[in-house]
Amino acid sequence: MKASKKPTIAAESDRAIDIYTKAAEIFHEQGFDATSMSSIAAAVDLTKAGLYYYIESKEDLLHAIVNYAMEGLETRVIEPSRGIADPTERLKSIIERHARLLTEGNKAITILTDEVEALKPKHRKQILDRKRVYFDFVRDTLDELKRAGRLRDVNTTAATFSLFGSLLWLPRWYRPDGALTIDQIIQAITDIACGGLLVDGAN
Amino acid sequence: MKASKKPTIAAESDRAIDIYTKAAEIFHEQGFDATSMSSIAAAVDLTKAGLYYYIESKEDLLHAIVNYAMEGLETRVIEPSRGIADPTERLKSIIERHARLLTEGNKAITILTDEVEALKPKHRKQILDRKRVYFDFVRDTLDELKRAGRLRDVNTTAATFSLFGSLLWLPRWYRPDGALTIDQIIQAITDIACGGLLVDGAN
DNA sequence: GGATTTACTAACCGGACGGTCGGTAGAATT
DNA sequence: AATTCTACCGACCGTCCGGTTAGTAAATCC
Repeated sequence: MKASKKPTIAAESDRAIDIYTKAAEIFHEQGFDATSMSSIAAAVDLTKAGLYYYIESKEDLLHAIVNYAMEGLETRVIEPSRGIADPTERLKSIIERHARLLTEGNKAITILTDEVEALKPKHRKQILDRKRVYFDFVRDTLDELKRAGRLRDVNTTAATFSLFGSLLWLPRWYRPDGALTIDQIIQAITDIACGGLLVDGAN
Repeated sequence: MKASKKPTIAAESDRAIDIYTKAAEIFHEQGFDATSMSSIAAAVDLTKAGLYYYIESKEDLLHAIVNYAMEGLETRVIEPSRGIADPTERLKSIIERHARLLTEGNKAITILTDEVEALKPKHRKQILDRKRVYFDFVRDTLDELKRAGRLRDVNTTAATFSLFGSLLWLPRWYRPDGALTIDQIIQAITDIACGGLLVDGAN
């Protein structure tokens, strides 16, 4: 006896998760629009009709993937960092956790940044709202540092976007078999961000 | 008597440039794959057949746009910055010029980062090679700072990618009518980058 | 052991897509 | 005045796409 009859987004069958994972990979490689449903079906050893047994539509599949990715962001980056009292440590935790999530191989997270415009307006708004919560969380951390006199004289909105840029660019250039380890990269991004944001001797 | 019979990429007719500009806007809004040739044709008051009088294929159109964008990057960011002797000033020039190019309204430059994978392998390689020259130019500047003892102990490859991330993320969030002016943003990105990269008192 | 449900497939559909073709009005050339 | 060239258009083509339908073998339930 497994989960309920009406599967919420978290309680899907193994096969469905398999499909999401594979679809995320292909969307990541080829882009959402350039990917055909038949090719996804073939990648999970189904016919297109068989694939449609599990999903409602192509957009529905994308939505499921993006929701899954958003949940990963929330449980693996936001929630563990929220409890950290010291804002500098909190910031470092966000950077490290987000960087690891972006590079560990699950492609769903990259679709979260690259293919959201392909969602229908209602779904897109849902995701954008949740992203906004994350953005505010990071900016609030910078604001907290500012109030404590530990931040350089820099606009926190621009600084937050700048940091996101550094992080979200990561999956586009990081190669697991490359010269740089993920720990080295996290070190570099953290050093640059903290060095550029914090007043000297505050960290 | 205008240019030659075989128009090089720089010597196109006014109408062709009009088409490239409009197409770049639509590609930017909807993505390359999601954009139909008929919709581009309609946007420039042509039928699809009329549009094909000017271009060879959809990919050819993308290639022309991306080439045009690459030329802008070279003439407006790389070349003016190359002559600057002091590496810190050179770095600041790169950041400011690139940021302005990315936000001044010409959408071709954003297609240069978002739609290169839609090019055919040969064309894609051409563009990637030219991007590589830019990357090396920036990293060489950081290496020069390092040799002069003016750079913190940070990996210059990771630092260059991190900077590119901050810059290339800009067009995704910058709003010309928003609260932050482009000068404020350039200030912030420059401050963070320099503060995070340079040893104190070196700039 | 019959009925129902699960997990599919082969075949198909309407439509949109990139691209082409034959033609043509009008300007420029000879 | 006849010819050629430029800048298009209407109609069309084959292909592929997202999605559907009718059916079915095997497992599950009663």
